Amino acid sequence: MKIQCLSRLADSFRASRSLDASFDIPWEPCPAGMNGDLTVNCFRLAKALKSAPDALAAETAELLMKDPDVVSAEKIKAFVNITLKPAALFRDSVSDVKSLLADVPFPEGSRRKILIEFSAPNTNKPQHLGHVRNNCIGMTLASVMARAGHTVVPVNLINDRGIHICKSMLAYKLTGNGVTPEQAGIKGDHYVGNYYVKFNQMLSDEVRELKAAHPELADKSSDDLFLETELGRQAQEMLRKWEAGDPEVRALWTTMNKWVIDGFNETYRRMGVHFDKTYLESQTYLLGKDVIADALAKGIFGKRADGAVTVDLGKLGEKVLLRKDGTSVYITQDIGTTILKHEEHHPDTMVWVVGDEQNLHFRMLFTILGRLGYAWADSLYHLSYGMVNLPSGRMKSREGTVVDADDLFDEMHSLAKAAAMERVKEGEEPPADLEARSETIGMGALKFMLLKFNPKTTIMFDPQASLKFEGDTGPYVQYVCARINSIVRKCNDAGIAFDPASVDWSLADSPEEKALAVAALRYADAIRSSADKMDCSILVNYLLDLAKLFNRFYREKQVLNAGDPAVRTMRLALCFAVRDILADGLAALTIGIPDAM
RNA sequence: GCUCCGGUAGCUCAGCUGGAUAGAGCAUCUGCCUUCUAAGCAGAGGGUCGUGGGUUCGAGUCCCGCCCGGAGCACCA
Repeated sequence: MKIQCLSRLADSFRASRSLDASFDIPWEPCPAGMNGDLTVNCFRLAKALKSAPDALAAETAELLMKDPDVVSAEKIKAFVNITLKPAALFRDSVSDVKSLLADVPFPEGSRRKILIEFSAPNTNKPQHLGHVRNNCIGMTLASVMARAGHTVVPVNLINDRGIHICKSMLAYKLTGNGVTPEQAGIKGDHYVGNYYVKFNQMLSDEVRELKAAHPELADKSSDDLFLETELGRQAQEMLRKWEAGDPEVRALWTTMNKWVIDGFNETYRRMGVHFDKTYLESQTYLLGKDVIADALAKGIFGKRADGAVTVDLGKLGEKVLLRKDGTSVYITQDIGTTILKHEEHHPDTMVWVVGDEQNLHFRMLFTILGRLGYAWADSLYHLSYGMVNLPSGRMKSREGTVVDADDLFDEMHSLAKAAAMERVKEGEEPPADLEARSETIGMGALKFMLLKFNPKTTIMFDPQASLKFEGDTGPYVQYVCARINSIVRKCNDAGIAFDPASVDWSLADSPEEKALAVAALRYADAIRSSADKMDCSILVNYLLDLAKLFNRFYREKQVLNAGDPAVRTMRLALCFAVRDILADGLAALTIGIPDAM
């Protein structure tokens, strides 16, 4: 949507200074306490026009004053505060929400095909709060980018092989007695995770015995002594057999991985996570070796004296790409998988949602792909996000302080349910949709809380403080929608007809009403900026802003009880517009809306 | 030691490519439910923006030094 008076202003500047067609007037909402609807910051404008800010502000104010849409244009220093006629402001904003929402995506020329990888769990334990943040950032970014007009391909890469997988397999083989998760009544990923914990317990027991028998090993760590233990050797042997395709090991692996992945799928379903494609490391871990061998032959990489293939990455250091025995390392797999993903999808860019502890890894990966001659290496992006800490510090699985994803979802659900029950009055029945409503609110609160922060910040999760439904939260925004839904219900019950064609926006002259129209104008930018900067907290904060402005309006102005039917119609239209924008934004964040709260 | 990220109100965090009096939520205190849902609204207190310099009309924002915290610096993933 264009603000017509600013378009005319831009035309005028274009004509007087022969600027090209892309020139636009940057505007911002007029700050609280100032008199006006919009503000043009002429310090900023001055840079684009290479003029003196003060004179430019005077010129801007003068031009705007003559505009038919403008009530007043007040110059203060180099700022011009503009007050618009309500009819003009609303005409340019929410009078046509459908087209306001339709105009959200980027123009066709700047739409891209984006492959985004996130989640990437290991199949040896259930997901925890860290994964929840990753999933939220990944799926929401995918969704917001799609809303911004891009073609998005969300993919997962499940780490389903390796020594850590063998650990839970071995513990199960030794102590599981063939019991299935179903028989045990435990969700598959938790069930397998229990055996991973069990393995570590058994291993530390064995290490303790080993140290007792050999005091000279006292200062060695559990990892150092891994292959000195019977369990460690057996796990190693199991990995060797897995790689050799041993039928018995493969059968157990297939069975246990299915348990875990079934469990993950339940967790994903509850979060609303969806992937277009799931890669399995067991099918991709050998990729990359050929590429390295080719590059070695071409002299792009070198061979060290001991036979390992390495590359010197300058400031980033030297990196081994193939061990001296010819086996691949982590980055080798990633090189191969990245090339595979590119060949399969031909995206314009690829994004990895991975924790900031892997910053160096990705810098190396991208540099190596560039050395290999892939022109698209420049388009790769590591969306690095910060860890989630607890008040007690880092989550540590060894100390049992990890916050389990499924438990957390249950807790959010029951907190939301308790909050809903609190507002059921004596003698009243609880709402029929109590469970569904609690889920929508609980999960909404959780996602919103995790998305409120800029991805790269390390965040603190304090269950006492974080699991709230008041203040800057998802339910705050949901509540506005519920309030509007309630007005709509009452409107229908009372048989009040609403004709969108007969809205008279000139009646919307209060600051509360106009502020909503101004905020609505910023929606497209909130979506686009979130997509561009790959930071959904921009959208989250925008929705909070809009919701806040609505609550202020709601307190000050009556809708159904407005005396004048014309005013009522206008305010109803405004409510619908706000709800449509909030619903669109929450949907982009993969957050649902309850009918009532 | 080297590299990267962070240090803004008691706490958790916003502050766009430098711009009008540094913002929000929580917590504390004060008002507001016989008017469309109080998961709400209004108001109060609370800040030498880690620190010392510099750049300029103007610095929380840019540059340099220092202090503090985190992560990384594997032939682990």
